[in-house]
Amino acid sequence: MEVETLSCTAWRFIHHFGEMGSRWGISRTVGQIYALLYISPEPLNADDLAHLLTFSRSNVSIGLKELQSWRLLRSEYRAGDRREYFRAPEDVWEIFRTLADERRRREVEPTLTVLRECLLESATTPHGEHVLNRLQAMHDLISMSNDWFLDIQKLSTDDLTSLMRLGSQAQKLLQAKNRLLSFMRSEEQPDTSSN
Amino acid sequence: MEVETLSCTAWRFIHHFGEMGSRWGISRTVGQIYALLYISPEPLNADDLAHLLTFSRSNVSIGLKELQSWRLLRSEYRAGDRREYFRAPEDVWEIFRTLADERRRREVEPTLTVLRECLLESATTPHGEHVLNRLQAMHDLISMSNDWFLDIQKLSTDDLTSLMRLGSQAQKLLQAKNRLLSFMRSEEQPDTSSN
DNA sequence: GCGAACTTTCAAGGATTTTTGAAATTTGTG
DNA sequence: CACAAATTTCAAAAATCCTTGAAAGTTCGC
Repeated sequence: MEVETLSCTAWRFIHHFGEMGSRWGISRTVGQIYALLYISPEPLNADDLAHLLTFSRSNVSIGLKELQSWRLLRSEYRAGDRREYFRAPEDVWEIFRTLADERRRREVEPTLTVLRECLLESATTPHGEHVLNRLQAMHDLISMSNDWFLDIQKLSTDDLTSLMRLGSQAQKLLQAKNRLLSFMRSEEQPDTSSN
Repeated sequence: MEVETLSCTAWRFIHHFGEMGSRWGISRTVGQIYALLYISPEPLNADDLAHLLTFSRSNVSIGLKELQSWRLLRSEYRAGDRREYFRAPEDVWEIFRTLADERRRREVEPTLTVLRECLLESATTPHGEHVLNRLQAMHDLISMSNDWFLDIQKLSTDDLTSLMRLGSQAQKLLQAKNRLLSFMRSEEQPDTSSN
């Protein structure tokens, strides 16, 4: 049997994620539905969601459809029950990875396309040339971040967390590697550089 | 003398960023104002913006106020002209860093606060315990990302780009470092490990 | 301190987005 | 195939967010 009401803590969390969702291009309803699915110990059907969150059935249906388009739901059926039961993936990292990748596909890729198309134009005035330089700079930043994300996304959760824990220390490691390489090169060819 | 109209390319870019802004919790107007300031070779005043984008003067005023609250504008005055002229910072990376940091302060920090307050409650049921476990997992992810960002943010643009170019390769570098360290330890104390 | 040049505020109107109940559609079962 | 159970669609109502002109507020030079 399902729980009939939400605990105070659960409600606080759900409410906050509804608000956050609305600042991130996801409607309040969708944010709340996902927050509830995220904390629920067992999968819920659309009626459960409508009842617990006091939304209309159709609103829940629209919200679930949207969440599915973000690939954020798992669903299953139960014996002797024709209703579909939904849940969020167990692993929070997986959820965030999916979310980030979907935003990348929906927003970053189209933005890169627009920038690239704009950059095909050639400048006829100094003013126009400045505009193209600015677009190029933005293109380079977004393109690089996009590539970086695609690369990073391949890592397992464990590798990703160890890399994040390293943080800016990685920079020092990189410098150390470069020093080591140039040292090894100078050992091989002691006369190449007069430094 | 100011340019009277926007080129086709400029308009395309501005329009696209207005749309993107509206998907990211920034209104269309604010997105367009910032896009125009970003590509403009010279600073613009509020009247220029209202005229070029065909917004009302008051709408521009509200938009500029919002952009200032995001710390995204530089402003200056000209001799013999009492109007304030605005521009975006030259460096795109600086712009994105500021944007990310402001979102972190406005959205991530409050979310961590809510999660921490929820986690102070103690579970009285198995159901409640599951909820707390889920909140803890989300807290840990967000907290770690937040720390990572604060750490990364200190890097110069050059260091940051070289780190991004390294991407997931950094992971291999990290593993190499660990192997090197454990090798050096085993050299010091050959009998500690039987491996 | 006055007036002109700018800027901001505000309440009203407009536009867009959300939410809903009712109707239509789909799906599984006998 | 016909039904009942569940889901989705849709047009309208509700809520929210944007935009504006007019009025109030600031700031500067005289």
